[in-house]
Amino acid sequence: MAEYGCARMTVHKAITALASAGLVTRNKRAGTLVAKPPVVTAVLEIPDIAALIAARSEVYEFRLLSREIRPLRAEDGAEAALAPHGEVLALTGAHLAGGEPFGLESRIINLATAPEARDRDFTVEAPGSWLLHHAPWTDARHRITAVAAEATQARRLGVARGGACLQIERWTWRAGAGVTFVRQLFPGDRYDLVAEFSPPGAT
Amino acid sequence: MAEYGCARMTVHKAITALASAGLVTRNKRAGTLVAKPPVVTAVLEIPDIAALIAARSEVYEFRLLSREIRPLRAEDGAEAALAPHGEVLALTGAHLAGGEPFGLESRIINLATAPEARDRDFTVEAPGSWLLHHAPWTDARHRITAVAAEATQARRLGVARGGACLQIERWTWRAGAGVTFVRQLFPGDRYDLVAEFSPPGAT
DNA sequence: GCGCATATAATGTCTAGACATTAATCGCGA
DNA sequence: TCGCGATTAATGTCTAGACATTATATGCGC
Repeated sequence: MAEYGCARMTVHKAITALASAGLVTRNKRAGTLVAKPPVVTAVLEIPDIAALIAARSEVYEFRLLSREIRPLRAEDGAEAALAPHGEVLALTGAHLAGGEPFGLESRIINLATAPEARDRDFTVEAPGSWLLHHAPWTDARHRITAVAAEATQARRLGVARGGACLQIERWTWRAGAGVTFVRQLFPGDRYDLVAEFSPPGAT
Repeated sequence: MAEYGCARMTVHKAITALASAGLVTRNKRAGTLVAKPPVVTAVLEIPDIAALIAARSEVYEFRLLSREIRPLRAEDGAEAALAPHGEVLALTGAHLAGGEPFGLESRIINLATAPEARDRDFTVEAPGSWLLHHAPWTDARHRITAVAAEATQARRLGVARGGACLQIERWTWRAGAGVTFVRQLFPGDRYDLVAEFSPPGAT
């Protein structure tokens, strides 16, 4: 306040912005210190696939490959983080751009959290878009890895078996209850993720 | 203010938080509206590789593969975003975890922005860690893709040729001037990125 | 009807003061 | 020296008012 001749509120807002960017850490009584390890963070935008393809001025299409209502199995592994038990809607489908395969997805929807999904027809509408508008989430976790396409996947995507694909796994929760788990697979040459980072105050 | 009986500043702060989370858009005169496409964003942490490996309680090691000072070539393509011209330090190296290859990196350091890098010995110290502490950046851009390992890369990483790898490209700038461009390659089964998202106010 | 100056309604930002919260520190007694 | 309560120094949050900024809306003259 003395150095810049401004009010405490103004200094507070500025420092709060620095803290939210991870540049400083604030501790009561101890004061505000420059953060030790400047962890590199970036804001990642995971786009809606339909919107992404529309932006490339190509025709988007979703094709449902399988649909099943079943209890959540313990051996579902990663999917089990969704809910301890209960019925789920398991879907697999393909995203097409201009008639060509663009990506595959395998999804589990928790029917306890999103019961309306049970009677929904996902043969042409992508479940991701529907969920986005009808079962909003409050928390999400993403895992991004590179995997080799398995035989079936490779055939459906029109790539060589073992071809490098970007795999995005996403778990979403609403108020602590699992909503959906999705595993998406994109051929490496057809999709990439871009993340930007600029600290606050940068113009 | 009328609805919650509080001051304008308080409402402003709350709405600012919503806006920064992308839930609403603010327009002067037009007012604040619920954001149309709830773009899925997540905060991605790009860890320091040495710290990441240390966290797995394995021994980290960096091995320099090549070092060259040369003018930035126009045909550098993606790298050219760094600076229009001028000398760069081009490095390639390998990250090892417990003696085993963990990842490869190919890096360009802009000597106009980070001149101290010229005389620095990177044979054992990873340039990424050094830059993090000596040439801080203010803006960064990341691109995440899945690629197939080329013959040389596959040999150095100890994976099959054509094996799926996660490729991270990062451009960093300080006050508009390019600092470094790095392309990192990790075998898909040895590395993944995790991104979390919780909107403000979630406890 | 069109173009332009003006009004207006929203956001953006700051001030000065008040009170709340919390964790480190100090001081005192055992 | 140890333990514990009181103090204090920092952050956290809110208020009520002021002025700045800017895109839209309005009204007027041609």
